[in-house]
Amino acid sequence: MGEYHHGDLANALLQSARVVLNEKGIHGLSLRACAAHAGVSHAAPTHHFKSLRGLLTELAVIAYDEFTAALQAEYQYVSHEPPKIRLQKVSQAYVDFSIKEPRLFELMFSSTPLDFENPRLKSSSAKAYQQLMGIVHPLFDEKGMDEGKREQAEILAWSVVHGYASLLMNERERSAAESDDPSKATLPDLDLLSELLQ
Amino acid sequence: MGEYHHGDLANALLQSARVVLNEKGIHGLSLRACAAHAGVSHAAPTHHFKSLRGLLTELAVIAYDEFTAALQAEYQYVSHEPPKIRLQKVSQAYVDFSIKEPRLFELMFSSTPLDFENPRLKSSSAKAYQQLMGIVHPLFDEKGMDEGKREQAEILAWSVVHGYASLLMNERERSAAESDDPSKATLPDLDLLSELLQ
DNA sequence: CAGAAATCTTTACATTGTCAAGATGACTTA
DNA sequence: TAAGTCATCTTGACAATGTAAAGATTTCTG
Repeated sequence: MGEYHHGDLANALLQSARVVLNEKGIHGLSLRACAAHAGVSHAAPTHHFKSLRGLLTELAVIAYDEFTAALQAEYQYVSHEPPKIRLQKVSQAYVDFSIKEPRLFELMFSSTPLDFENPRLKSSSAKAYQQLMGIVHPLFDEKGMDEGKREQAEILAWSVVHGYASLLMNERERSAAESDDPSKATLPDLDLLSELLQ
Repeated sequence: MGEYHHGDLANALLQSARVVLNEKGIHGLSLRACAAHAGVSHAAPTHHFKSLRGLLTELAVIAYDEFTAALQAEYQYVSHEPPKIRLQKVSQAYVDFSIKEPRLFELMFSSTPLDFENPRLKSSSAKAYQQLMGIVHPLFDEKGMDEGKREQAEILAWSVVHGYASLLMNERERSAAESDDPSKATLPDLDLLSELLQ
């Protein structure tokens, strides 16, 4: 049956991997399942990604890139809005991504064994991080905060959003498509936090 | 060699599981490794937990209980302090737990395949959640906030803490015990967030 | 005390990651 | 262009693992 030289098997396998990922979840994703879905022999993936971890790592690169792109799109879309609205809307885009692509979100942030030495993964995840910081950074202009505290505040800001998205995902996994409270899909107004702290 | 009737093999296996978990991580934890560590045959665990998922689920119950206990201890320790200090310190205990027991923390919040129908897991995780809400709830007394927004605010409050702990764990996994910035072990002052929002 | 139940072992099998060797197609170079 | 080299994919094999079934051993029960 040897259909040798597929053409671009690496990408085809990544596409298949994404399908399998969405169907069976991270723990149901196997090299052999990807190979079968792509219509190649079970050992074919090894030659393009060296291991299952290698495949997951490349998938994570895609995840980070799409994540970054989604937030960038929203950021530019709301560029004319006042700073706080901007933060709220980009934060919502963050949550939206975790809902629209829950498996990719897991892949990025859940403790999956990835090859963090992979230069592509390093680059893509670093870009995502830089972008997040770049988005909140302007919010602290004209507040006379020293650099150390400013960075801490920026991290805290994204901690809220990331924590909310993560906890929301946890809840969804537990209820397993039972009563899926759609009201939680919208991130609460972040101003509520300032009320908490007087 | 038949050492039949160990006495309390279920608990012994859970202890072994915990050791293996800390040594090899979640993805290195296998039924057979636990059995070997406990000195029983490789199929013994199946009779006490039905599957690997069953074992992980029981481990998660332990994790939630210890997590709840740790926060409860801190909460009582700082019961005389003003509300904001209380929140900050219990939040720090939250982060501390994620640092002291990273594998258990993963087990609870990372997307591990657990049996969420298990009544013990339901109970233990629900208790943890109730406790968290019970801790922040008093902070909103005398603020005349309607119940809906109040609950949203409470969720946001723990989102910060959980998000910070999660992102910190991610960072640690990536750097893999390289330069482990200990300054990040302390949760920044939450007041920084109110500065962010004017 | 005998039968039943619980506990653990042994055996067996399917799935999976991964390696090695071979087959096939494409590219290079003289 | 033709031979040789290399990349690509297949086939076959093996070890590790989860899990089920059947047997051995101990404890419990009536």
